[in-house]
Amino acid sequence: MAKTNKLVLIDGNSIAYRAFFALPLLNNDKGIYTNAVYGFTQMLLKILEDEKPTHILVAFDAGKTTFRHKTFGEYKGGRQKTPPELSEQFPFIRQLLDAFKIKRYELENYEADDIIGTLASYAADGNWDVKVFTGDKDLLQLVTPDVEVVLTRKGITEVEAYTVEQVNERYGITPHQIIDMKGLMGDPSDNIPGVPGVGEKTAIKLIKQYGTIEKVLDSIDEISGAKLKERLTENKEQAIMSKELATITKEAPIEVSLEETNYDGYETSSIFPLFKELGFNSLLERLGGDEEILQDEEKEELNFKTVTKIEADMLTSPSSIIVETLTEDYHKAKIHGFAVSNDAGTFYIPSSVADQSEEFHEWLQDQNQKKRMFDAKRAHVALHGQGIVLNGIDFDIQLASYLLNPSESLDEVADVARQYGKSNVDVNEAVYGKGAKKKLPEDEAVLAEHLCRKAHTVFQLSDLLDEKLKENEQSDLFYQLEMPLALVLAKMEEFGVKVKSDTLQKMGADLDIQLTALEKDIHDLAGVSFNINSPKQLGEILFEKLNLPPVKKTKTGYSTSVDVLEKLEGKHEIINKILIYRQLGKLRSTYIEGLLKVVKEDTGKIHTRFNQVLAQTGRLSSIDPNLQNIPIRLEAGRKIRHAFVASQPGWKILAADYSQIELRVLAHISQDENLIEAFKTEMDVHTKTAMDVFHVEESEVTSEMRRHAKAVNFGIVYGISDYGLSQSLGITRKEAGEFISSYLDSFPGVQQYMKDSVSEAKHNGFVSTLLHRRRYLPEINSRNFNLRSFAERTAMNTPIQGTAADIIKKAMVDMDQRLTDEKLEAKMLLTVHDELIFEVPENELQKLEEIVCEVMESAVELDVPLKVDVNWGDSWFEAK
DNA sequence: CACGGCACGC
DNA sequence: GACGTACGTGCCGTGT
Repeated sequence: MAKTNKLVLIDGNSIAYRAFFALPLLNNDKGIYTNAVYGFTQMLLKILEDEKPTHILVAFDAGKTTFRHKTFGEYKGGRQKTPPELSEQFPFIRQLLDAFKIKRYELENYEADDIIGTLASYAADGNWDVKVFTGDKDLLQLVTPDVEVVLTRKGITEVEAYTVEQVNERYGITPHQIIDMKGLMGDPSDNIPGVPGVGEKTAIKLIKQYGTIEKVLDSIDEISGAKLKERLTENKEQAIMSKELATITKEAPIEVSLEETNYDGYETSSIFPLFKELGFNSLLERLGGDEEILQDEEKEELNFKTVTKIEADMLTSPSSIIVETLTEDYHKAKIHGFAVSNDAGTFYIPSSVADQSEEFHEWLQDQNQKKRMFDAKRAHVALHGQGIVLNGIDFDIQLASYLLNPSESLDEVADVARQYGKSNVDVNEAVYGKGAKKKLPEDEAVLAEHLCRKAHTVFQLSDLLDEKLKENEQSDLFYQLEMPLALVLAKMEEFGVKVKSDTLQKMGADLDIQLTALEKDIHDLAGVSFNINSPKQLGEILFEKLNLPPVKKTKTGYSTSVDVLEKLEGKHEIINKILIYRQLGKLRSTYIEGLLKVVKEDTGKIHTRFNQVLAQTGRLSSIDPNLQNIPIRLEAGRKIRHAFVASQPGWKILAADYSQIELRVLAHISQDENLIEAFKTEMDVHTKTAMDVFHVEESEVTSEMRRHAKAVNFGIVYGISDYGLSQSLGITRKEAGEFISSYLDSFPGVQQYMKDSVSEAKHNGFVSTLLHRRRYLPEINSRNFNLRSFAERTAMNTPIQGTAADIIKKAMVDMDQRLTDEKLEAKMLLTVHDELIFEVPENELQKLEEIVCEVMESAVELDVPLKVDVNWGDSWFEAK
């Protein structure tokens, strides 16, 4: 029988606490902390959406003392004071609930638990479904067939619902026995004493056996263990009292009836103003806040002119220039219009006008006409597609903004504008729509204004951001490195890389055959046909049909990842075949089919896009296709590289990669003598690490020791945790932790660097690289262990990875210059983090090899040498 | 169309 | 003592 009423009871204090600690200390534009309110709101919206309650109430604790203090004066004693950053948010949470028209209630002398317990008991007449939301496990005692308790798990909106069965499954006892368990084990957070020496395990064992505390105490004689017996005897009364303290009352004298919790939903009109005040723009949008509300401030009037004929005085220097493209992939993007802004005014130049104007094209190509832009690389490539070379790029506010703070989103002009307090430009989505419905506005005047607003904003922000770069001592990084690099990347993207489609197709056909055979074998072994690519179906086959032991679970079911399957190898023939199927399937879908899809038909080339403003460490990323994850580790995958060749007959592919660049950087910035020595004497760094970590001579280093040492080095470079290291080596977390401390003992300079880097982050709020790249780490002071630890590892790792990124970027800019200076025909094609790939005519091979080594090795001067390995051949495969 | 699971590189 | 643990991109399957 479906029940008529659905009652949701929320433990307000608990959820607020939870939200506060789960989120970084956000504040709105007026400096009011809002993270708890924000998290609370998210939770509330989710509950309303998921549960659709007919009745709802949020209970709060009232005052400092409760009836429990009469029983035990020190109840909740020693508890840390609520941080003021949280306290000040409670009034907003109350306002929020009022805006949502949700009943809230608190009662002198009682805790939120008691209000919830009492109301839940009111609703026990069989007509009610009750759900209690809290972060406090104590409330599990309220679970009955009618009452579910939903505990927050991690983050804000991830929760776990407990029914009677689930309580039993988790603790092995019934919900009302929770209080007996608590009575025995106590609760340090509430200062409930319990019985000293009895923890969760013992408590559960005893309660399972005897049922209640009282029965346990009656049967002390038969309990085994002299010490336990003694403790129980001595603390009888304390145990009974603890149980009393832990018991939630169902008879609090509340003055609220079930009827009063009736809920008819909310009206956005009362919620939007509050969201606006708090700065909850994403939530506003989620609730369908319309544009007027989203853009609360009237955009200031902008004077601009739509140009029908280009006049000389419109194109002065400096100017900002918008080259508008709508398609994400700018290689094939159409240009829908231009806008220019400068001291003379702001002008919309329709494509039709621009196309006809020789003068405009000349201006675009004029090196001396300084241009301020947003994402100049996109414009450069798009114009290149029209046969126009864009010159004179002077300032890119997207790049500048990335250097000032790489963690901000920077997809469009409006993002940067918002960050620097300008709200005079619309987001693209508001003008063009999104997804399948994305299109130019019907009215060209709308487009004109949008582009002009962008142009105007870019022009204004350039000066401001230039100033900020100076303050941060990032002007060199910007003007000498990232700006020129953008142009180098544009040229690489435009030039593209030749890929032999027929080679890929042949490999694809081979894979098809192997995959078909594997699929048949797997289905035969399973005894049933199913989709091997579906983790869900595969999980059911392996762990239910074939009864293999499930090693790990994911949120949605059994995990079937490689490490799980590897543990099952040998238990069933099917496993190995699945592993091979996965490996080959990945090759086929991502690398064969994926690459074939993006080969340009007429030229046989692929044109990736490098994202220069995304990675938090300063690295580049690559999309469409991603050329930075082409297989190399396993032979079958490495063969893909056969398809990457030079674009002209007789030319070669040359690859130059930095050897151990991150560890060399670490040696330099940490000034660890041991590590510096290792590189100065050209030792194998992993072997050296193994010698020091395991305290053995070079000749005694086994391959296993070297493998472990290599993983530790890997961990240092990538900032992984003891957990991460344990996963990659298949050892326990404790062992991994020991490796790490042993490593740090052997390299005291590194240890000191790690400490310094964290305190630098705490002190400045950011860490930086050799060339002054920054990464802010606001969570370094978080009280949330997780967030803080992550920030600490990031503080140690980012200067290493980021400096390595600085170096290779510098090498690219220098290399581009050298190729021009030396009048070489060779082309730089790609970069893969620590590697540069070129195509080169045979007669330039020797010269290029020389130059590449020289340029890369001297990109910056470190206290250890930089070493570069160069290889070449007919394809990327041979250049190894 | 968004999300989760998985896998590739550095 | 929990928490959920390098950064990216892209594929597939699943559920809305």
